[in-house]
Amino acid sequence: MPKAKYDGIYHSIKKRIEAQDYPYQSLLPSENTLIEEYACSRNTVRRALAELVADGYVQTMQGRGVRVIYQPVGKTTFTIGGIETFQETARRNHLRAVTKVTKFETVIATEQFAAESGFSEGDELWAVQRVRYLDGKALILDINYFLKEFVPGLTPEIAANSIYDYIENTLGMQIITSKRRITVEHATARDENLLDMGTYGCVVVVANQTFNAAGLLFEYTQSRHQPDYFCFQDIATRKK
Amino acid sequence: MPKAKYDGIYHSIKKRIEAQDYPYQSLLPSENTLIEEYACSRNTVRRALAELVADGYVQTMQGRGVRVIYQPVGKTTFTIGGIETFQETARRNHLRAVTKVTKFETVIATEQFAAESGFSEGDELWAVQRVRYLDGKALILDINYFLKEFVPGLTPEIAANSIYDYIENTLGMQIITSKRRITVEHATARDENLLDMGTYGCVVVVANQTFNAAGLLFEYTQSRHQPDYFCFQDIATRKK
DNA sequence: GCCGATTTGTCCGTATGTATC
DNA sequence: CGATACATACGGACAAATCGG
Repeated sequence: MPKAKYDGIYHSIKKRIEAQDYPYQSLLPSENTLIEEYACSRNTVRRALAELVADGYVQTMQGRGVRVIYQPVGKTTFTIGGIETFQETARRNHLRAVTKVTKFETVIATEQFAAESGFSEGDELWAVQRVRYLDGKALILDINYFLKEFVPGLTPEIAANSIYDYIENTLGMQIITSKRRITVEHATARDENLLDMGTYGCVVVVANQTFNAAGLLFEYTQSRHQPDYFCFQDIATRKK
Repeated sequence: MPKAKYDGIYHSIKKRIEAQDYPYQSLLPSENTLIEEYACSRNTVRRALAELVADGYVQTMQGRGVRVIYQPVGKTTFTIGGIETFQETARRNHLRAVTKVTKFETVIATEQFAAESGFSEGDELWAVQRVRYLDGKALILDINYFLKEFVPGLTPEIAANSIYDYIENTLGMQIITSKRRITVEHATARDENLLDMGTYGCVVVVANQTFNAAGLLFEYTQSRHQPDYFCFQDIATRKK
């Protein structure tokens, strides 16, 4: 993994913020100080700082400095969302993750589905349906559609592990951008059948379009979440 | 409004993408071409492109070019919960927006509330409860807490219009960063009383911490949405 | 209120590396 | 292999905001 200089600086500062070495509400050392500390140019420091701003870790103030606005998250916080894979989420929360493949077939995109998903009519797709278990509870129903042309050789066995692992490591394709839409729907009979619905009659639906490194749409996914364990976090920064 | 050069270039390219002058899946002119076109330096073009990447409009590919991945949204799309304010959403969808203030008081942050909201124990806060109506339906229950010290002179009358208008235009305070968390909860008796709950027994809760230009937390808000009209959109880009 | 020092914001030019075709 | 295109990094210049004296 070749690491860019700015990326190292970014991670270094990030760590120090998380360790509360630079505590909440304090000011970071000035850019000039950081330049000396990391022996680099101003642009390089500024690039690292820009990433921290995007992460919601700090906020820059012209003429004043850079303020830390990161607060450590409570340990009860459970995040599903981000481009994180299901596996990564499970590991981070120290939970046992199991995936069961409940459907695996090939379909052709209809006009209607093309409009919903962003694929073109007639595209050949893998349709994979999987149930995700965390600590024995069926919490997420994933319905993935992959462009067959881009994901050759997919099997139910691969789907039972990590499709993303296969795509990134075996096929060597890189995932770059992902557009998401979050809504709430009534639970369908299928949801009730496959998920441990608990006391809710609805599911949180995260619809996802994924683009590969060539900028081509190759995946459309609906993740239907049991509401109890759904939490999505986000940072918004205002543009001037 | 003083406009930076990169910002002008950003908007110019964005417009051309939205007009499908640069259509979906096409490549933008190369950086060198854009440098000539806009008579600027490489850094300036790249800064504009970086913003378009962050917006999910384009995706850069080393050695190949910059691909447009923006697709025009269907006009049926209805978003509450994005960056837009309630008023803006209403206007865009040609709906009548009404706000009713149901509570307006001063409270002191308890230890427990401080932990939840990020304020400090003992902080003096305005507590404002408002119901948002769209086309006559009560869809959102907003519960705002403002640091009194930072938002002096707040009145129920101002709350009935736009508090943000007051903060930004009258007080001249700028809002910079906002941290959001989206979860789903069972509807409480209060929700049932104040909102037109429709067929759902739950609400989508958007919890929000807002920081001003000095990097200080001055607002904590819970927006409780009736699920029918809730939609949240988002772009995620993966880091290398 | 002014001035100077400090700090971040914008912009430029250049050089080199790396991926694609 | 060379040409093209984006990625990283450096150094310098000036603008704009803030703060203290």
